[in-house]
Amino acid sequence: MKIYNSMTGKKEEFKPIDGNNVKMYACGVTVYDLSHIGHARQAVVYAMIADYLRYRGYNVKYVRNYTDVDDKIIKRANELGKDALEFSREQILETEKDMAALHITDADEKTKASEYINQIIEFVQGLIEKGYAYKAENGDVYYRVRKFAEYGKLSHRKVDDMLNGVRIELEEGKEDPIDFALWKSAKPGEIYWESPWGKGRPGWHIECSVMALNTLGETIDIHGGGRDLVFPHHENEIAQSEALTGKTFAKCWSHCGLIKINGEKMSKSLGNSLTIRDALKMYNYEVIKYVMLSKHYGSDVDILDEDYTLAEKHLYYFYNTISKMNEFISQYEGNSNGEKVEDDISNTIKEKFIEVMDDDFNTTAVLANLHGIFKYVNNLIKTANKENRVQVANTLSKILEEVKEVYGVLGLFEQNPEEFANILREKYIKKINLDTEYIETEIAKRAEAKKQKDFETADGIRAKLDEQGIILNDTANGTIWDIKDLY
RNA sequence: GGCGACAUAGCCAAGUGGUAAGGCACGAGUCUGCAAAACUCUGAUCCCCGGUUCAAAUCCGGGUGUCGCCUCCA
Repeated sequence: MKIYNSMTGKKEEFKPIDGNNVKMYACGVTVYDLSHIGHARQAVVYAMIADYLRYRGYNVKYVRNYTDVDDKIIKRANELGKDALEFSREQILETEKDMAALHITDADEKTKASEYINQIIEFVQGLIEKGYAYKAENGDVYYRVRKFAEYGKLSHRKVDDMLNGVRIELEEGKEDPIDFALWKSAKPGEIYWESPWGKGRPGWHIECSVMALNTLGETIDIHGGGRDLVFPHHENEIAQSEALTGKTFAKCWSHCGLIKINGEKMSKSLGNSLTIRDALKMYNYEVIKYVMLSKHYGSDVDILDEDYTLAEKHLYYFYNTISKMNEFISQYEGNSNGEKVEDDISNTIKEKFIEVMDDDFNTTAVLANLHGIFKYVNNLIKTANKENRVQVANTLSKILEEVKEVYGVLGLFEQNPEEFANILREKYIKKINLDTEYIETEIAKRAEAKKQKDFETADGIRAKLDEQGIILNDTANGTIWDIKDLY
């Protein structure tokens, strides 16, 4: 299995440090507001990676943190007249609700910075003892960046280059503008903990170093996060952790690309962030996940509205085909262990899945394979005859079993196919503003006209419905209708 | 100013040394009273120039363009 490592810029063969055990840490959310779909993508990606590693037989421990102490949280809580920790706890619950609604596999451990204050203090003290940190007069504690010779190795920058940027200014008490805060002294009205340096709270970067160390140990296999965290957050984590332990902090640095919406970078200031909650009002959770998995996790993506509607169409087709399979299987009592048609594809589904997933989790290619599978299925159903239909039913049964096993790893096809189709139909019927009674009345009229061989009238009704967004399908069992936009 | 990434058919998008997955849109066909659904068929010398190689979209150099980070950010 190969995984892309941001540190080296290459795909590398993955081999856990400790036999079969994989230690994975992914930076979670700073909870000062509802989570948006960028957070969702990152959560989907690392859950997918953990799930896939487990599918491949690894024993995975996946840790994800919540930053629940932070400037923005304090600010927002103060505005609301709430206690900072009470506020962040509420926000965590909201985020958990949203992630659960997306059916994202939970991390094995979800840590909160506020519950690691003692360990943070110890860690910072350790850095001070080793000369990697110092206390400023105002009670802040800073990391002495130039002392850590490898600083910049993840983001591939040199300390002096960074200072060329005009924005870093020498703050009071810092020895060097590049130094960053490990501990921030409390200002009046701010939440604080007692420490050897006075009342204060942890800086952001130190939290992750400490939580990773305390939950997973000195060296972890995979450290993930959004691409925007490469610098300074992850760079600083490395500096802190490796300075203290003298060990490699993470063997593989994995970064998830960022999301733009309809061409615009999502940002609070532009007011265009799409919360998970709002996205779920518009789209079924599986549609959202499908969109995210249809692009490679490492790429920045610009998600357009069409991407969601296209995902709806694809899933509608897949689920409808699954319905057809179920129907055929039950009609001819298919058994996945029974005799199958010759050279069927059921044996290669898993193989192909693993082949592309092993190559840096290529979910894009995996989803593309679905089209080939379902086309094959539709062909089988179409060409089934009296002689082979039992074998076809067995084959379909086997294919369905394989598809569910393998794509279930990505969290797909867990819904009831008819229910899923109904959800979409109801959504779209509202969109085109028609009711089913009207449609059925028109179909009845058309059936009558057809009976009289009055094809002109019948076709007229069909054309009108088509214009309104309804397509008709004359089957042996009568006319059924569907929504044009779903195809 | 510094660092980095990306550039594949009308559009979206995999592939990172051996003559280009998949999807959307378009067109043709099978089926059908005609349609629809389903299925079948149809499209690219991979931004430009130069180099390495038996062989490059894929590696190296240069150019052009787009974007990200350097400030809180998944």
